[in-house]
Amino acid sequence: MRRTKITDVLKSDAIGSEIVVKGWVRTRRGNKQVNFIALNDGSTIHNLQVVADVEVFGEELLRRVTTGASIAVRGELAPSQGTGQNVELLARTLEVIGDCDVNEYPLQPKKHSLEFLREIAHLRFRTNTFSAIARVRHAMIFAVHSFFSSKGFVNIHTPIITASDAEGAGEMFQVTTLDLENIPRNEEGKIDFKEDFFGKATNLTVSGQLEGELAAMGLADIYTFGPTFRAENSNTSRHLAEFWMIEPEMAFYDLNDNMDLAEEFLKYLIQYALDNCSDDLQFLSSRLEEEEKNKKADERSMELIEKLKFVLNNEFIRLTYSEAIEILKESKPNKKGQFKYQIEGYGADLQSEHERYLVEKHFKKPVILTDYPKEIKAFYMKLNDDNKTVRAMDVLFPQIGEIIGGSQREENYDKLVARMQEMHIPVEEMWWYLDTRKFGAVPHSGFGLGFERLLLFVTGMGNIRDVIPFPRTPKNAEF
RNA sequence: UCCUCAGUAGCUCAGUUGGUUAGAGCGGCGGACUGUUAAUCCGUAGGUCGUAGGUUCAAGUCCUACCUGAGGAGCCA
Repeated sequence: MRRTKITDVLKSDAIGSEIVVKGWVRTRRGNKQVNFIALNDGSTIHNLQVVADVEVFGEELLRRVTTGASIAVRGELAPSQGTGQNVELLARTLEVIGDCDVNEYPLQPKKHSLEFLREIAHLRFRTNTFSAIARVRHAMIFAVHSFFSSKGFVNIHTPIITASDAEGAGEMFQVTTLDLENIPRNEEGKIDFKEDFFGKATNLTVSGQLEGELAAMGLADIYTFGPTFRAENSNTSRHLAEFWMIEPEMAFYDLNDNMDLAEEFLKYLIQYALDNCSDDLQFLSSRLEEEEKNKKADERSMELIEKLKFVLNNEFIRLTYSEAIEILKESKPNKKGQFKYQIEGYGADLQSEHERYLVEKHFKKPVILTDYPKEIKAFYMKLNDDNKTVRAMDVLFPQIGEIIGGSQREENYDKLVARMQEMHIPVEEMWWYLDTRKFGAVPHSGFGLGFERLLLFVTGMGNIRDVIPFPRTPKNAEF
């Protein structure tokens, strides 16, 4: 008999029918007559209550039904006599598939700290919190493709190994097959990358954008969704060395079109989560409330589902960098000297505290900041007519900060080359990128969404290491 | 990388101005209980106090270095 998934069992009204379920034991309790086994198979946050008659199965077998053990149960679906669930499974046969020694098994039927679970990331899929996050993560992956596909965007796999380090998006991981114990040198005594696998120095990608732009200059609307690597020594709850990024790139889009798409995209994803992950979101919401119950009322975050709906139902605030500077300059914390970095006027780089003030205190909703000074942004962003600012946009979310960074791209060949020279980008190496500005150049725009940052927001989790199964951070590549 | 805080039982923590034999809750194990819901009740085992030095008659407690983790900053998505 084929196993039925617990999510289907719990939705089933086939009372009296015989089914087989398989899964992992969460807890077992009971007395001399009857045992109750909470069984979970990962298909839902909810457990199935299996009722086992002690006389039928014997204490010896039931003793092996420990927390963490895997079992198969054939039985009859019945209305529950208890109050915690509608249906339960009256066991006819029970088989222990894999025993689990409770003295060694680290997961106990109790609350564990997220820090502890991170140390046993290979087992944390078996917890409510991480199975819920994994299911939401899957739903969001699916929704990303669904959104773009429905709009006629073409998904492009950009290379993971690249030879260009001109992106300037951060420190890169080197990729090499050279013998590190015996590195070949050229006449000048420098490392001879001609001997390396690709015949030149290569790295893991920090962004698929440049290749994405090439694809957009023929397919018009494309998106990438792939792993991204940054070798920055960042130790924060918002950074990973290996993360997943979504980068759409659209021909004939200006910055306003770009902002419209970004806002529509984020709202689509949030709506998809609400529509398809309600059980898991409900669980994550309660978990968050439990975690924050000792905090003062004004330090607690908004209830998770309420927060998601709030973002859906409100327009994102759009304002320019210069407007933001004016607001910040006149703000109370700035006048009272409460900012660590005082805002004097145009030119200042916005610190986290300033972004947080705008999003969390002043507007109390997502904010899209545009038109930053060119000095603090990347070379490829389109220069405004003022010659001072570029058509950049950062989408700022409460708690997370920058969730999206994007821009309209500079499509004018001469202006782009001038910017590259100013910023010491090797122009010759980038001939292929510049070619798109020589042959039928069009205005175009795009952005990058940090997938794990999106998940932080949707799940309400506080640490990015908890929304990816196996986080890669400085000094940590376990599992 | 910088700043701050933390590391004591399987887990979460308490441990006073340095002073005898380091405690609790949960979890485990044994027992009780005719349907439980993180069951409940009774009993029980379990510790090189992160590591290495140092100060002292005496260090879980004070000092130094290192390791690990968390929060914040920078970098960014």
